[in-house]
Amino acid sequence: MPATPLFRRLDVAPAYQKVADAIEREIINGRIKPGEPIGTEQQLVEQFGVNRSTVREGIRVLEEGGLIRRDSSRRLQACLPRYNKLATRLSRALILHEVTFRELFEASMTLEVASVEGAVERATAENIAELSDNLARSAQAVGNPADLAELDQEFHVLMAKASQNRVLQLAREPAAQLFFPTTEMIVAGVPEGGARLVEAHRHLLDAIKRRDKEAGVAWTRRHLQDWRRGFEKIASLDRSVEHTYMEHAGATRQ
Amino acid sequence: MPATPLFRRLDVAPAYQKVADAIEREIINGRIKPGEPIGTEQQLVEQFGVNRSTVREGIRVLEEGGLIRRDSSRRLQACLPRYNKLATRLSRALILHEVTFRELFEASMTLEVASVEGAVERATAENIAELSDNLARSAQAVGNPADLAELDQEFHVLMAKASQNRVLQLAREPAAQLFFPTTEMIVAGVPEGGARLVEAHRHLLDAIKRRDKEAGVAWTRRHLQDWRRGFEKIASLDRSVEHTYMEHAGATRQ
DNA sequence: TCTTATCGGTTTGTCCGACAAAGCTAGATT
DNA sequence: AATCTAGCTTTGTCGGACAAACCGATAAGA
Repeated sequence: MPATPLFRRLDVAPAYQKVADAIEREIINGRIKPGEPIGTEQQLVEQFGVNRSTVREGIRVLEEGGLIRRDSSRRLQACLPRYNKLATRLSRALILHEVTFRELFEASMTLEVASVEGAVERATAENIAELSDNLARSAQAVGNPADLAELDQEFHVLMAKASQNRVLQLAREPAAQLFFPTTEMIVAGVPEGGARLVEAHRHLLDAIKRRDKEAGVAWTRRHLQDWRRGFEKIASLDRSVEHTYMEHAGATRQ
Repeated sequence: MPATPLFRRLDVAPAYQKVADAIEREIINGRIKPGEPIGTEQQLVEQFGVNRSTVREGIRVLEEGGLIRRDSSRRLQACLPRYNKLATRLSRALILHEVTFRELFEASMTLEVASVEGAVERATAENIAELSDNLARSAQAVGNPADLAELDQEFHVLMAKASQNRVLQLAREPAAQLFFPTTEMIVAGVPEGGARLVEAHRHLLDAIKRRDKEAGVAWTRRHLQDWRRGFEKIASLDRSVEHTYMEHAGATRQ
């Protein structure tokens, strides 16, 4: 082999991938801003000089990656990847990797505590208003496990948002999505479960309002321990998420 | 509106999406296991009764989602989504959302501390061997910022792996990927930076070996604070990751 | 005048057929 | 038996085609 190679590596990616990469590059480095149109398929065909089928395959890749979407009239435009769309993929990956609820619980304990700490420090009046609104609706829904589970999910999303830390928001989302269906099972199966949940949220919101970090952390811990106790009444922490959901069918809507 | 609607919602997803959904369903619920072949495009054409172009668009969606891949001979097979492929997408999303290094730092502090706690509790002999190996190589690379940054990244991945918590492993990855390029900048710019980094890793590994959680947590904090001090010498914590990388070009290889 | 209906022109989603390149298979050759 | 070769398969790409949905603007009606 010569010291200085005569040739550089050839770039031999399939054309559809190059199309996707080219568009991605423009979005990532900001030359195309979120919301701006990408152009029609025909225009892309002309610009890249490839067939429309090829362009379309490239578009599918970007669309799935969340970098572009089609607006109401199906025209292509750049967009900010939505956290919970990406998180859905991750949640799926976690299921396929057969993670256990114990892993989920441990990680969530860390993430939710961090989230509440941030919220206590930095929640805005608007954040607090959103949380209050959620709490009011939750109080109404105590008797309805499905609704309450959804409101619980929303409460924790709002708390992460109140932390003003988007990295944290994103990091907690996959685990939270896997938690969600179990909350319904637990609230439905454990008497007083709903009331305890709302009670915990009330104290959490209160701690955020009073900027009382210690109380916030304590109630988060209690809230999650509650979940854990409830969960252990109906399933094992050490079984995989996948198997548990399989057995409690019907919890897998989308 | 009648009490019981006469008609059910129409299912009006495009065909390529239905193809992707159908295959995804089979993989998620385990009827197709990771590694198993999906079949050729022609077979899918026959099974779904749609055109090959349509099948191919569906395949692109799944491929980008990490649920299927093409093996050495380009045949389709189901696969376990790789964490760091998914994390790459999340990192990209974080960049587009213009997160700041402050957010990154705060979230990483939480995640790395949790990771080391898990490692102290549950690291296996093999985990420790991997970490030792990494440490030895790092000691060799003290003078080489690029290599050392890569080894640092690997060290933290190995520590997360040693925590035996896959949810945590996945949750920390996106933030870690954004950290990585800065480590090189810091080690290159701060004298003694490399030595301090290796020193911190040595103490971390030691704490894991001795199952000394307190020391592990303390050294993780110190390690990250070191990063932060180094970082603040060359850039501002409150600027977005995107802008910082733009200015320090060349750190964006892939 | 304001609303509604209509009618081309675009654009997307899908289909058909085709072909070169690369991989695989199995029979032919040494 | 190991190797080579020719044929078959599969993927990546291309060109063209068409129905349905959508857009914009104009014409008709209240």
